[in-house]
Amino acid sequence: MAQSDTVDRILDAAEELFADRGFSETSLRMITSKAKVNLAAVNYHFGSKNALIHAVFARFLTPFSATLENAFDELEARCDGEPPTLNQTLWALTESAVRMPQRNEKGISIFMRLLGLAYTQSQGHLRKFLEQEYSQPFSRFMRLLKEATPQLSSVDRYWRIQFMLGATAFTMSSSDALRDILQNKLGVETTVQEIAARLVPFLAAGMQAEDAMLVPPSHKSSVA
Amino acid sequence: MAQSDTVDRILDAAEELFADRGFSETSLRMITSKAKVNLAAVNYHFGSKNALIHAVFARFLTPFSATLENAFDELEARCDGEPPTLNQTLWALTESAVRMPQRNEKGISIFMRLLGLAYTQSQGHLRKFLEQEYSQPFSRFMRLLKEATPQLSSVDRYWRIQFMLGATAFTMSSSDALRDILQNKLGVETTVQEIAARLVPFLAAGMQAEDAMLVPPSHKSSVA
DNA sequence: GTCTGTTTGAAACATACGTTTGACCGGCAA
DNA sequence: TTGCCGGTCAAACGTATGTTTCAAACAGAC
Repeated sequence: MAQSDTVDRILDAAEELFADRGFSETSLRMITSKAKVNLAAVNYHFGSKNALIHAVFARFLTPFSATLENAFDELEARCDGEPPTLNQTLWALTESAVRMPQRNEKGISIFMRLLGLAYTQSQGHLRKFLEQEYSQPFSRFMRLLKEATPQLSSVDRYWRIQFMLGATAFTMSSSDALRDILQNKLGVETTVQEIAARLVPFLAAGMQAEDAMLVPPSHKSSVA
Repeated sequence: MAQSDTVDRILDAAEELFADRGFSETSLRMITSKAKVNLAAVNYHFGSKNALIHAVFARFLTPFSATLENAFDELEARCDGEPPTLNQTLWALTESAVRMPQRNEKGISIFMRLLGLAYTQSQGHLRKFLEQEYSQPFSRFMRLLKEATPQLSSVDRYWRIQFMLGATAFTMSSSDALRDILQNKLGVETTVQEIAARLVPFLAAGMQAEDAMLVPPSHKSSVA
């Protein structure tokens, strides 16, 4: 199941519990009892609960950001000077995520949910930590998005990126539950890869939508 | 500023603090001291912290769902048998939200953030409460979406609705922070109405995107 | 084997939480 | 006045939290 090493057992338990219940709602005692280690081990090995949260993120995010940088390198090399298209950029990201070595079958969805929590559950220290540690691949992704959508104003692009992040984080964070519902209602099986394959066209279409109208349409109009 | 009635003062303070910090991170002592009422007043008037959370939602959601039902009635009457378009349906929703009478200038964004938190911060009791109390307008919205996108398969529509919910809940749940970032980086002021006006075309375009490709594009292809 | 630094263990610490209690106040009906 | 009753208040309750303590167990080097 897991390594018998205390540090990893704590990280495994914390990762799963945080994803299930959020950060504040998960106590160190839940974590240590699930990990079958002593309560004091968390503060001994990590220093504090906040530092444990950082470590949970770092364990996934550090190798992921390396993989992502490689994918971007390869993409830009293939494009040979031309800026990569929006589709190519989005696929580079999703493939990097999907192809990360998983600790277990829930690997991706757990981490997507954690990322979503990090964004919504506004833990100041976490936001600061992520910005400090992983600003480089994030900025690079932003630059690629900018070059792939030169027709958008900065403000439009900014908001549409937030919409993309939202759709992605939200969907992935609850993908287990959503897959179950679909299975029960329509009898359809779905993999994370298939969700991603449906998500990317949705995002690309949204990003490339006609100019946002800043006023609601008149009550009589009806755009197809 | 506010009514000097204890119940309303508690609701006002709780609403704002919940939106700023989340539910678990907001203590009754913070609420009562901000509201300048005695600590015991919350349990006296509402019974428990969870019941207070429900009351905060009910104060906004009950009139909103009435407004929304009216907007849907009016929309369907205008369409005279024809199913309303996707744009019309989405605008009926956002206009109902934007036009709700506001307690103060932060009214909408506070409540959008609360709705986002309700969805992401999976408090079991809250989910249950909202489903029990407000299932009718929700189901109606779903039916309108279905009739507005007959070209989609049930599975595609299901996932794309999740993507829309995600983009909306996520954006609105952090809209204050996002607005601040935009203000600092680009010096642009943004209202919730403007965010909604940018969000709706994004969602509509995503919903109406061409068929999802179920396989990533080959490494050489490059779709515009 | 003995020493040394690291890791675990059970217990306690101080603090914060949601909730409850019982005294107290003010208006109103009898 | 008297008695009541909805509301407020300070104080306490029991519990759970993150963190610290210090002794015991362990591992590796000499």
